[in-house]
Amino acid sequence: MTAEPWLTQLHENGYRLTDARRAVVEIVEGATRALAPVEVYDLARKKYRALGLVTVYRTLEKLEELHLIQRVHQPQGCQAFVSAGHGHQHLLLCQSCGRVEFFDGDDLDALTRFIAQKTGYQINEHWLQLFGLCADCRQN
Amino acid sequence: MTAEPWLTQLHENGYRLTDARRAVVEIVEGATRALAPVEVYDLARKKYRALGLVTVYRTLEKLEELHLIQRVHQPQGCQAFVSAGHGHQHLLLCQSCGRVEFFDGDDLDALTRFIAQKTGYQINEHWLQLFGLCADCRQN
DNA sequence: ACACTATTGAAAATGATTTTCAATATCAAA
DNA sequence: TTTGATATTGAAAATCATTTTCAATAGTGT
Repeated sequence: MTAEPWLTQLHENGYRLTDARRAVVEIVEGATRALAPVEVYDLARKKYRALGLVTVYRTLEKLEELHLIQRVHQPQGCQAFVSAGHGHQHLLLCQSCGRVEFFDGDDLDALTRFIAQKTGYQINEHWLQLFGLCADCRQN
Repeated sequence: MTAEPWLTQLHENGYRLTDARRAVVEIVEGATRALAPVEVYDLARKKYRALGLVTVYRTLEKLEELHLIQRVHQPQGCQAFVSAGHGHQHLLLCQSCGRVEFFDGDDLDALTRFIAQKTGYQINEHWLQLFGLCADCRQN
Protein backbone atom coordinates (compact mmCIF):
# COMPACT_ATOMS: atom_id res chain seq x y z
CA MET A 1 0.00 0.00 0.00
CA THR A 2 2.88 2.36 -0.62
CA ALA A 3 3.95 4.15 -3.73
CA GLU A 4 7.37 2.49 -3.93
CA PRO A 5 6.38 -0.58 -5.95
CA TRP A 6 4.75 1.61 -8.57
CA LEU A 7 7.81 3.80 -8.87
CA THR A 8 9.96 0.70 -9.19
CA GLN A 9 7.68 -0.60 -11.93
CA LEU A 10 7.96 2.68 -13.79
CA HIS A 11 11.72 2.66 -13.47
CA GLU A 12 12.05 -0.96 -14.54
CA ASN A 13 10.11 -0.13 -17.65
CA GLY A 14 12.56 2.55 -18.63
CA TYR A 15 10.67 5.55 -17.34
CA ARG A 16 12.48 8.19 -15.33
CA LEU A 17 11.46 9.02 -11.80
CA THR A 18 10.50 12.64 -11.50
CA ASP A 19 8.86 14.74 -8.82
CA ALA A 20 5.80 15.12 -11.01
CA ARG A 21 5.40 11.37 -11.38
CA ARG A 22 6.03 10.76 -7.71
CA ALA A 23 3.27 13.20 -6.78
CA VAL A 24 0.75 11.65 -9.17
CA VAL A 25 1.58 8.10 -8.10
CA GLU A 26 1.26 8.93 -4.42
CA ILE A 27 -2.20 10.38 -4.91
CA VAL A 28 -3.62 7.68 -7.14
CA GLU A 29 -2.07 4.84 -5.22
CA GLY A 30 -3.44 6.06 -1.92
CA ALA A 31 -6.96 6.88 -3.10
CA THR A 32 -10.00 4.95 -1.91
CA ARG A 33 -12.15 6.23 -4.74
CA ALA A 34 -11.78 6.72 -8.46
CA LEU A 35 -10.25 10.07 -9.41
CA ALA A 36 -10.61 12.02 -12.65
CA PRO A 37 -7.47 13.62 -14.10
CA VAL A 38 -8.34 17.09 -12.78
CA GLU A 39 -8.95 15.67 -9.33
CA VAL A 40 -5.56 14.00 -9.39
CA TYR A 41 -4.12 17.32 -10.53
CA ASP A 42 -5.70 19.26 -7.68
CA LEU A 43 -4.63 16.77 -5.04
CA ALA A 44 -1.14 16.15 -6.37
CA ARG A 45 -0.42 19.84 -6.64
CA LYS A 46 -0.56 20.02 -2.86
CA LYS A 47 2.56 17.89 -2.88
CA TYR A 48 4.18 19.34 -5.95
CA ARG A 49 3.02 22.83 -6.86
CA ALA A 50 4.66 23.06 -10.28
CA LEU A 51 2.81 20.02 -11.61
CA GLY A 52 1.00 20.50 -14.91
CA LEU A 53 -2.31 18.93 -15.88
CA VAL A 54 -0.76 17.62 -19.05
CA THR A 55 1.73 15.62 -17.05
CA VAL A 56 -1.09 14.12 -15.04
CA TYR A 57 -2.66 12.84 -18.26
CA ARG A 58 0.67 11.51 -19.47
CA THR A 59 1.43 9.77 -16.19
CA LEU A 60 -2.01 8.20 -15.91
CA GLU A 61 -1.55 6.90 -19.44
CA LYS A 62 1.66 5.15 -18.42
CA LEU A 63 0.21 3.74 -15.23
CA GLU A 64 -2.69 2.33 -17.18
CA GLU A 65 -0.35 0.84 -19.73
CA LEU A 66 1.52 -0.92 -16.91
CA HIS A 67 -1.83 -2.14 -15.52
CA LEU A 68 -1.22 -0.32 -12.25
CA ILE A 69 -4.46 1.62 -12.63
CA GLN A 70 -7.69 1.08 -14.53
CA ARG A 71 -10.41 3.31 -15.88
CA VAL A 72 -13.72 3.20 -14.04
CA HIS A 73 -16.99 3.39 -15.94
CA GLN A 74 -19.86 5.02 -14.11
CA PRO A 75 -23.26 6.46 -15.01
CA GLN A 76 -21.90 9.98 -14.45
CA GLY A 77 -18.85 9.48 -16.62
CA CYS A 78 -15.89 7.35 -17.53
CA GLN A 79 -12.89 9.58 -16.87
CA ALA A 80 -11.86 8.36 -13.44
CA PHE A 81 -9.14 5.89 -12.54
CA VAL A 82 -8.43 3.63 -9.58
CA SER A 83 -5.49 1.47 -8.70
CA ALA A 84 -6.02 -1.85 -10.47
CA GLY A 85 -7.03 -5.07 -8.80
CA HIS A 86 -4.80 -8.12 -8.88
CA GLY A 87 -5.80 -11.08 -11.00
CA HIS A 88 -9.42 -11.50 -11.98
CA GLN A 89 -11.26 -8.86 -10.00
CA HIS A 90 -14.30 -6.66 -10.32
CA LEU A 91 -15.40 -3.39 -8.82
CA LEU A 92 -17.98 -2.52 -6.25
CA LEU A 93 -18.72 1.21 -6.13
CA CYS A 94 -20.47 3.28 -3.51
CA GLN A 95 -23.10 5.40 -5.25
CA SER A 96 -22.89 8.03 -2.55
CA CYS A 97 -19.21 8.62 -1.73
CA GLY A 98 -17.63 6.85 -4.68
CA ARG A 99 -15.58 4.47 -2.56
CA VAL A 100 -14.20 1.54 -4.51
CA GLU A 101 -13.84 -2.09 -3.41
CA PHE A 102 -12.61 -5.07 -5.33
CA PHE A 103 -14.08 -8.51 -5.30
CA ASP A 104 -13.52 -11.80 -7.04
CA GLY A 105 -15.24 -15.13 -6.81
CA ASP A 106 -17.74 -14.46 -9.56
CA ASP A 107 -18.50 -17.61 -11.45
CA LEU A 108 -20.02 -16.81 -14.80
CA ASP A 109 -18.95 -19.99 -16.56
CA ALA A 110 -22.39 -21.56 -16.63
CA LEU A 111 -23.94 -18.32 -17.84
CA THR A 112 -21.37 -17.66 -20.55
CA ARG A 113 -21.58 -21.24 -21.79
CA PHE A 114 -25.34 -20.92 -22.02
CA ILE A 115 -25.23 -17.55 -23.78
CA ALA A 116 -22.48 -18.73 -26.11
CA GLN A 117 -24.57 -21.67 -27.17
CA LYS A 118 -27.71 -19.61 -27.59
CA THR A 119 -26.11 -16.82 -29.61
CA GLY A 120 -23.31 -18.55 -31.49
CA TYR A 121 -20.79 -16.11 -30.01
CA GLN A 122 -17.39 -17.10 -28.74
CA ILE A 123 -17.24 -15.30 -25.42
CA ASN A 124 -13.83 -13.99 -24.42
CA GLU A 125 -14.29 -11.55 -21.63
CA HIS A 126 -16.76 -10.02 -19.23
CA TRP A 127 -17.25 -6.82 -17.33
CA LEU A 128 -19.05 -6.98 -14.04
CA GLN A 129 -19.56 -4.08 -11.69
CA LEU A 130 -21.69 -3.73 -8.61
CA PHE A 131 -23.17 -0.48 -7.31
CA GLY A 132 -24.51 0.22 -3.87
CA LEU A 133 -23.91 2.01 -0.61
CA CYS A 134 -20.87 1.45 1.56
CA ALA A 135 -21.24 0.76 5.26
CA ASP A 136 -20.59 4.39 6.19
CA CYS A 137 -23.02 5.88 3.69
CA ARG A 138 -25.79 3.46 4.70
CA GLN A 139 -25.98 5.24 8.05
CA ASN A 140 -27.04 8.55 6.55
CA MET B 1 -38.78 -3.80 -35.20
CA THR B 2 -40.02 -0.68 -36.93
CA ALA B 3 -39.61 2.96 -36.08
CA GLU B 4 -43.34 3.59 -35.51
CA PRO B 5 -43.53 2.66 -31.82
CA TRP B 6 -40.65 5.00 -31.03
CA LEU B 7 -42.28 7.86 -32.86
CA THR B 8 -45.51 7.16 -31.03
CA GLN B 9 -43.65 7.22 -27.74
CA LEU B 10 -42.09 10.55 -28.60
CA HIS B 11 -45.43 11.98 -29.58
CA GLU B 12 -47.18 10.66 -26.47
CA ASN B 13 -44.57 12.38 -24.37
CA GLY B 14 -45.33 15.73 -25.92
CA TYR B 15 -42.54 15.83 -28.46
CA ARG B 16 -43.25 16.88 -32.02
CA LEU B 17 -42.61 14.56 -34.92
CA THR B 18 -40.16 16.12 -37.31
CA ASP B 19 -38.22 14.88 -40.31
CA ALA B 20 -35.01 15.21 -38.34
CA ARG B 21 -36.30 13.03 -35.53
CA ARG B 22 -37.75 10.49 -37.91
CA ALA B 23 -34.40 10.11 -39.66
CA VAL B 24 -32.48 9.65 -36.40
CA VAL B 25 -35.02 7.19 -35.02
CA GLU B 26 -34.99 5.08 -38.17
CA ILE B 27 -31.22 4.74 -38.08
CA VAL B 28 -30.83 3.98 -34.39
CA GLU B 29 -33.82 1.68 -34.22
CA GLY B 30 -32.61 -0.37 -37.15
CA ALA B 31 -28.97 -0.66 -36.14
CA THR B 32 -27.41 -3.95 -35.13
CA ARG B 33 -24.46 -2.26 -33.49
CA ALA B 34 -23.90 0.67 -31.19
CA LEU B 35 -23.55 3.99 -32.99
CA ALA B 36 -21.80 7.15 -31.87
CA PRO B 37 -23.57 10.47 -32.48
CA VAL B 38 -21.46 11.30 -35.55
CA GLU B 39 -22.15 7.88 -37.02
CA VAL B 40 -25.87 8.42 -36.55
CA TYR B 41 -25.43 11.81 -38.17
CA ASP B 42 -23.65 10.39 -41.22
CA LEU B 43 -26.17 7.59 -41.70
CA ALA B 44 -29.28 9.66 -41.03
CA ARG B 45 -28.17 12.38 -43.42
CA LYS B 46 -28.62 9.91 -46.24
CA LYS B 47 -32.32 10.00 -45.43
CA TYR B 48 -32.54 13.66 -44.48
CA ARG B 49 -29.79 15.83 -45.88
CA ALA B 50 -30.53 18.99 -43.89
CA LEU B 51 -30.07 17.22 -40.56
CA GLY B 52 -27.71 18.91 -38.12
CA LEU B 53 -25.37 17.15 -35.72
CA VAL B 54 -26.79 19.16 -32.84
CA THR B 55 -30.20 17.73 -33.49
CA VAL B 56 -28.75 14.23 -33.39
CA TYR B 57 -27.40 14.93 -29.92
CA ARG B 58 -30.71 16.38 -28.81
CA THR B 59 -32.74 13.51 -30.22
CA LEU B 60 -30.48 10.86 -28.69
CA GLU B 61 -30.87 12.62 -25.37
CA LYS B 62 -34.66 12.33 -25.60
CA LEU B 63 -34.57 8.70 -26.69
CA GLU B 64 -32.33 7.88 -23.76
CA GLU B 65 -34.63 9.74 -21.39
CA LEU B 66 -37.55 7.61 -22.66
CA HIS B 67 -35.40 4.49 -22.20
CA LEU B 68 -35.66 3.65 -25.88
CA ILE B 69 -31.89 3.65 -26.23
CA GLN B 70 -28.97 3.17 -23.86
CA ARG B 71 -25.35 4.19 -23.82
CA VAL B 72 -22.81 1.42 -24.45
CA HIS B 73 -19.51 1.33 -22.57
CA GLN B 74 -16.61 -0.19 -24.45
CA PRO B 75 -12.82 -0.24 -24.11
CA GLN B 76 -12.54 2.10 -27.10
CA GLY B 77 -15.02 4.61 -25.76
CA CYS B 78 -18.41 5.26 -24.25
CA GLN B 79 -20.14 7.49 -26.76
CA ALA B 80 -22.20 4.94 -28.64
CA PHE B 81 -25.88 4.07 -28.19
CA VAL B 82 -28.05 1.06 -28.99
CA SER B 83 -31.75 0.48 -28.77
CA ALA B 84 -32.46 -0.56 -25.20
CA GLY B 85 -33.33 -4.05 -24.06
CA HIS B 86 -36.62 -4.83 -22.40
CA GLY B 87 -36.70 -5.61 -18.70
CA HIS B 88 -33.54 -6.81 -17.02
CA GLN B 89 -31.12 -7.38 -19.86
CA HIS B 90 -27.41 -7.21 -20.48
CA LEU B 91 -25.25 -6.73 -23.54
CA LEU B 92 -23.07 -9.09 -25.49
CA LEU B 93 -20.74 -7.27 -27.88
CA CYS B 94 -18.76 -8.57 -30.82
CA GLN B 95 -15.18 -7.33 -30.46
CA SER B 96 -14.67 -7.45 -34.20
CA CYS B 97 -17.77 -6.00 -35.89
CA GLY B 98 -19.40 -4.38 -32.88
CA ARG B 99 -22.65 -6.31 -33.25
CA VAL B 100 -24.84 -6.15 -30.15
CA GLU B 101 -27.00 -8.88 -28.63
CA PHE B 102 -29.07 -8.84 -25.48
CA PHE B 103 -29.34 -11.57 -22.94
CA ASP B 104 -30.99 -12.09 -19.60
CA GLY B 105 -31.06 -14.99 -17.19
CA ASP B 106 -28.05 -13.87 -15.19
CA ASP B 107 -28.48 -14.83 -11.58
CA LEU B 108 -26.16 -12.82 -9.40
CA ASP B 109 -28.19 -13.06 -6.22
CA ALA B 110 -25.88 -15.50 -4.50
CA LEU B 111 -22.83 -13.48 -5.49
CA THR B 112 -24.26 -10.12 -4.44
CA ARG B 113 -25.44 -11.53 -1.11
CA PHE B 114 -21.98 -12.91 -0.48
CA ILE B 115 -20.22 -9.67 -1.44
CA ALA B 116 -22.70 -7.58 0.52
CA GLN B 117 -21.99 -9.59 3.63
CA LYS B 118 -18.23 -9.50 3.12
CA THR B 119 -17.99 -5.77 2.44
CA GLY B 120 -20.86 -4.31 4.43
CA TYR B 121 -22.25 -2.68 1.30
CA GLN B 122 -25.92 -2.57 0.41
CA ILE B 123 -25.85 -3.62 -3.24
CA ASN B 124 -28.44 -1.96 -5.45
CA GLU B 125 -27.47 -2.57 -9.01
CA HIS B 126 -25.10 -4.37 -11.32
CA TRP B 127 -23.59 -3.93 -14.73
CA LEU B 128 -22.71 -7.04 -16.66
CA GLN B 129 -21.40 -7.10 -20.18
CA LEU B 130 -19.94 -9.91 -22.25
CA PHE B 131 -17.42 -9.49 -25.04
CA GLY B 132 -16.57 -11.98 -27.76
CA LEU B 133 -16.85 -12.80 -31.42
CA CYS B 134 -20.16 -13.20 -33.20
CA ALA B 135 -20.84 -16.24 -35.35
CA ASP B 136 -19.91 -14.39 -38.56
CA CYS B 137 -16.66 -12.94 -37.25
CA ARG B 138 -15.52 -16.29 -35.86
CA GLN B 139 -15.15 -17.56 -39.41
CA ASN B 140 -12.45 -15.06 -40.28
C1' DA C 1 -55.88 28.89 -42.33
C1' DC C 2 -54.07 30.47 -37.78
C1' DA C 3 -51.35 31.24 -33.81
C1' DC C 4 -48.65 29.45 -30.39
C1' DT C 5 -44.44 27.61 -29.36
C1' DA C 6 -41.30 23.52 -29.85
C1' DT C 7 -37.73 22.51 -32.88
C1' DT C 8 -34.26 23.46 -36.09
C1' DG C 9 -29.30 24.30 -37.94
C1' DA C 10 -25.33 27.35 -37.65
C1' DA C 11 -22.11 29.54 -35.01
C1' DA C 12 -20.02 30.23 -30.78
C1' DA C 13 -18.87 28.46 -26.28
C1' DT C 14 -17.38 24.96 -23.27
C1' DG C 15 -14.84 21.02 -21.46
C1' DA C 16 -11.78 17.23 -21.92
C1' DT C 17 -7.81 15.57 -23.97
C1' DT C 18 -3.74 15.76 -27.18
C1' DT C 19 -0.01 17.87 -29.64
C1' DT C 20 3.80 20.97 -30.18
C1' DC C 21 7.87 23.00 -28.52
C1' DA C 22 11.69 25.02 -26.18
C1' DA C 23 13.59 24.68 -21.49
C1' DT C 24 14.94 21.52 -17.91
C1' DA C 25 15.92 17.40 -15.18
C1' DT C 26 17.16 12.49 -14.98
C1' DC C 27 20.43 8.98 -15.14
C1' DA C 28 23.95 5.94 -17.20
C1' DA C 29 28.52 6.19 -18.51
C1' DA C 30 32.89 8.16 -18.15
C1' DT D 1 31.59 13.51 -9.54
C1' DT D 2 30.85 15.62 -13.86
C1' DT D 3 28.88 15.16 -18.23
C1' DG D 4 26.06 14.52 -22.08
C1' DA D 5 22.36 12.25 -24.48
C1' DT D 6 17.68 12.40 -24.23
C1' DA D 7 13.30 11.67 -21.62
C1' DT D 8 10.32 14.69 -19.37
C1' DT D 9 8.35 18.94 -18.27
C1' DG D 10 4.71 22.90 -18.30
C1' DA D 11 2.52 26.36 -21.20
C1' DA D 12 0.17 27.44 -25.14
C1' DA D 13 -2.18 26.00 -29.07
C1' DA D 14 -4.77 22.50 -31.38
C1' DT D 15 -8.23 19.04 -31.54
C1' DC D 16 -12.40 16.58 -30.53
C1' DA D 17 -16.88 15.86 -28.32
C1' DT D 18 -20.67 18.09 -26.51
C1' DT D 19 -23.62 22.11 -25.11
C1' DT D 20 -25.50 26.66 -25.44
C1' DT D 21 -27.33 30.58 -27.82
C1' DC D 22 -30.27 32.51 -31.16
C1' DA D 23 -33.08 33.87 -34.94
C1' DA D 24 -35.67 31.39 -38.50
C1' DT D 25 -38.87 27.70 -39.33
C1' DA D 26 -42.10 23.98 -38.93
C1' DG D 27 -45.53 21.00 -36.16
C1' DT D 28 -49.78 20.91 -33.73
C1' DG D 29 -54.27 21.71 -31.86
C1' DT D 30 -57.96 24.83 -32.78
